[in-house]
Amino acid sequence: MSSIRIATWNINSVRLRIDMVLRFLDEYKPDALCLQETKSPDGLIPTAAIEAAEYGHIHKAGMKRYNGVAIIANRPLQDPEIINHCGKEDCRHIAATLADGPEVHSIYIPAGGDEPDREVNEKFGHKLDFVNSLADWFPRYRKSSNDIVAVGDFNIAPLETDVWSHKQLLKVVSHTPIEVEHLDNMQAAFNWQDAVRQMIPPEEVLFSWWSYRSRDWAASNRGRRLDHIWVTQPMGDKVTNAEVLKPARGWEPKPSDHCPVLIDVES
DNA sequence: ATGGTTGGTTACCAA
Repeated sequence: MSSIRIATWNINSVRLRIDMVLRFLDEYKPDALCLQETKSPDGLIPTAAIEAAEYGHIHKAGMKRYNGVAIIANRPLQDPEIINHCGKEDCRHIAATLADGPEVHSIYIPAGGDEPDREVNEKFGHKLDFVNSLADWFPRYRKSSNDIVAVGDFNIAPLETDVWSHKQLLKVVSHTPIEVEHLDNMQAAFNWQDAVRQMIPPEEVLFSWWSYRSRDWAASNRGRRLDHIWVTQPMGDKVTNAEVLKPARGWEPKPSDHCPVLIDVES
């Protein structure tokens, strides 16, 4: 039985952390790695090093300073697309089909600023609108009976066990009821299965991100699960493994504040 | 209540 491995990682600058990308590819050998926050114009992404690591197939949408998504694969990526939402070309959503495999989407949902009120914080409104746009996009342009994987930094931790304190984060952007409601609606609109929570029970506390703003991220352990892997239903039953690679949060010399998340799927 | 750190870029903005 052969298997496909798909990973996602908010890398927080692909140029600064290209060595960590190569380390991840070497140690975990995903068939496709989806990156977010590459923070690099397309021409400046160090593709030569990635290609030398035998990941010769790269689809990317990058811009100066902000955002940026990529898909790195060890086999051809067919029908590459860049998808825009909310009338912006801000490099948050790309897709391509892995040869003899599923269609893969790398998504970076806006963080949403500090104030969870769209009347006073337009970034929060943009976040909610972006999730709504994704909820509309998939049923409009795709069939949920096809093999499709949507991964990325969704910037929302939906479950009580996805945050270090449900009570203390109810009014903190990423875990407010309105955001969770929007994400739940997007999930239901295409019958997405949360592949990670399917393998790691919802009762279990699980984080994929720890802020830089703490003296000792591991000791304080105030994390959130912001990074997700969703699959369509025919695929859901074939997921055999899901992992959040917490050790990468401590990778020297300068870790990303997110760790990689991966799944294995029978193919 | 507040401040804490990081990356890209180069005066702060976004996270």
